Amino acid sequence: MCVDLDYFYAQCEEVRNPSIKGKPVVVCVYSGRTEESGAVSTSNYVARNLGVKSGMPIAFAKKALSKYPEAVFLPMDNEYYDSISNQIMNNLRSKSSYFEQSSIDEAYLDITNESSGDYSKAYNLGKEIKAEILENENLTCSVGIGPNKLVSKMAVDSTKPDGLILISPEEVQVFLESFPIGKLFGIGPKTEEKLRSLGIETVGQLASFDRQVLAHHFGEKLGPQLQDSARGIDERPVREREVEQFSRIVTLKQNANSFNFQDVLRPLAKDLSDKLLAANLLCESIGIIAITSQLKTKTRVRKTGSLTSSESEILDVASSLFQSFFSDENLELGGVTIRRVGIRVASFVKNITDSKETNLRDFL
DNA sequence: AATACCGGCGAGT
DNA sequence: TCATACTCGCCGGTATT
Repeated sequence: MCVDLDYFYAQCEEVRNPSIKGKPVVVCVYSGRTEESGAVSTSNYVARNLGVKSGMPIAFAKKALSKYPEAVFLPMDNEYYDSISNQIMNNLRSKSSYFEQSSIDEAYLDITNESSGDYSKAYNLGKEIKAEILENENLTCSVGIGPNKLVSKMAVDSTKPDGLILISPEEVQVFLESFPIGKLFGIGPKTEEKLRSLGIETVGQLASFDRQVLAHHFGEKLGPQLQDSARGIDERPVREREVEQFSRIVTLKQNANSFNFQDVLRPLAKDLSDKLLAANLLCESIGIIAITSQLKTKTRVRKTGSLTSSESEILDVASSLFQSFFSDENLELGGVTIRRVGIRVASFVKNITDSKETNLRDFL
């Protein structure tokens, strides 16, 4: 079962302030560059039907809604969305023995045991979950049920918003085959173009295409995996996975070919350090992210050799990486202008140094 | 020749 | 012109063993 909270951030805002229901609601990430610069995070269906889509520049959304003075533009309130998400996810987690939260507003439940493999029982459980989320949080969601994650995800996407749909194993082929190729989960604009150039336009055509040719064009892993998806085959287990990395990134006030490392990077390093401490983790890999004025992403990483969660160490490594990044880029003729910069930490190890290991040390 | 690491890219919310 | 902030996964190249 895939549970997907409908137009999540915008719906949270409707719950907080019901008077905006029925108006176009646009939740924005303001970059701080100018008054209005930034991107649309999400919007409610009223706004979507007027052409406002996730990822579009805020200025475009304003233009699209210029005839609707009642339109509401709101900044993201992550803490608020997190708290609602956590409430719901903790409840969902208790519903099945195997649970996986795949994003702030989406989760998979392997309810094979709970339903004894009976799809009609699964369907009823879906109904209950929808009713419960509505009751507890006053939020609508959509539920897709199928034999695996891929099918449940395709199912839920097809029924949004406020939907409930069941695709039984016998129905999978017919359900999937007529989708245009770009609608298959995992196929974005680039892959869609490549597939179309091979004459593949529907999921059904991908399902019966020459597997070797796909492997040749997309790689030995990705090619077969794309075809498996098209065939409704997906063996990925429903399991909560450990977070493997996290990052913080900001937009610079203006594009530049350098910036003040201390001022810009320290808050990022602090956030990452706080998060590592809160999760009781140490990282042994620190990296930087630079997004150029042409919106190309460039990265550098350093395996530090030591385990750390310290703000100053993260800051030092990141600064040093940016230093060499800019000198690298200068060698390659002219250098680059940078729009956004960030820091990433990865390669985590659980920190046993403070609580448990004190005992161990005492013991030794 | 296998494995590790790096940087880029693609996809998703 | 207008273009956020994340996370995860794969690919291909190069370095290491």
